[in-house]
Amino acid sequence: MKLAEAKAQFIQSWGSLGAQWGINRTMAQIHALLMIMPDPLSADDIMAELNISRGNTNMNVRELINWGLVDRVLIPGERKEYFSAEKDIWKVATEIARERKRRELDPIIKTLNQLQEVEGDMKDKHVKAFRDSIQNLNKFAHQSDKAINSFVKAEESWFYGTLMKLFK
Amino acid sequence: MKLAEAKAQFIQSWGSLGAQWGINRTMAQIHALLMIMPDPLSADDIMAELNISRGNTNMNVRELINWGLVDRVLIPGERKEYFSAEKDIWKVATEIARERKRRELDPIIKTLNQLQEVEGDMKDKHVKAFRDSIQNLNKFAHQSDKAINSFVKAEESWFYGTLMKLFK
DNA sequence: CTATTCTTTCACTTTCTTTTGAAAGTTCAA
DNA sequence: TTGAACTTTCAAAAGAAAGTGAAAGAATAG
Repeated sequence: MKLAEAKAQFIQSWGSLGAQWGINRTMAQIHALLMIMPDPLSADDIMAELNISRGNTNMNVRELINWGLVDRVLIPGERKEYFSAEKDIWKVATEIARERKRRELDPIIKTLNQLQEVEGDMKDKHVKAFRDSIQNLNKFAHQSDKAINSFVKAEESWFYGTLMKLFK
Repeated sequence: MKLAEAKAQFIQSWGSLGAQWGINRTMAQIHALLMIMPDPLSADDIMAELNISRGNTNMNVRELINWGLVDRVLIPGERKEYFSAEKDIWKVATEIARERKRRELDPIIKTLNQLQEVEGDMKDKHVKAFRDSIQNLNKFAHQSDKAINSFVKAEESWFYGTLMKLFK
């Protein structure tokens, strides 16, 4: 397989993977592109490679920066901004975990806590079923929270970081 | 908070959580509804509770059954089909993990394996960057695969199952 | 200061997903 | 075999999400 072909296939696969994860396709594609390029790219490079508009490029690059997956790079003597992606996939995974936890798990925990305060007689089986479900979910959510925190911290701390390297 | 209100809020939260996960909102809502109901519901019950059409109900219930998250329940002497959801959230989590692995991770591993065979001179930095990225991703994908398998198996095997209960 | 180069915004368009509901299909008791 | 009760399908409509590109906004070199 030729490089150009392989690149195209990788970008398209990564794109559809992103789509299944509620991440928009273009955003995932830009990320894929930046991951496999040895040097940073400008907005124009990205537009040209992926055949997308300037506005779209800008929006999605900005979003990737918010996620902490892409960095702005300034090349001395150049007016343009360039962009590069984190290439260590473990870092990518922890960034994503951190971000999704913040956006999804934290709010659901908040909601579940509120919902535990539902009024009603525990002898009513509807009330009982509801409370039981919420309580289980809440317990599970807290476990997940802990698990994700350990995973995210593993990268950051020297000790776990070193330990992790054994697995990579 | 009254039960009806709490129920409505839970269903709507679970629905938007699902949406962020690339699962369609109605499907997540039906799942939420069935989780908190003490007894199985019929298609008509679901339609009435969520204000959705018959077709929509049918499609999404079927999909939930495919995922293994909902079961058809036959009530003796009744013509209608009833539906109930798995209420043990750990089982739900492992079912989802299993299903997503099958749909997402397995194909990406297949693709990555193919892409490793890209031709080209390793002295070309584009080729080198590409191969390095793919190799890292592949390593990561295999690690994830193992991790998910252990998680999924934990529920199934008696030994891990018992161990897991300590955490619940 | 101002011309140039680059970035951001946003109203509009296009594309993709979901939902609807009527019609067709199935099942089964009588 | 009939018809009542229930389920499934599917084409069309509605709705949501993503993408475009021109115009406005910044930043900087000269």
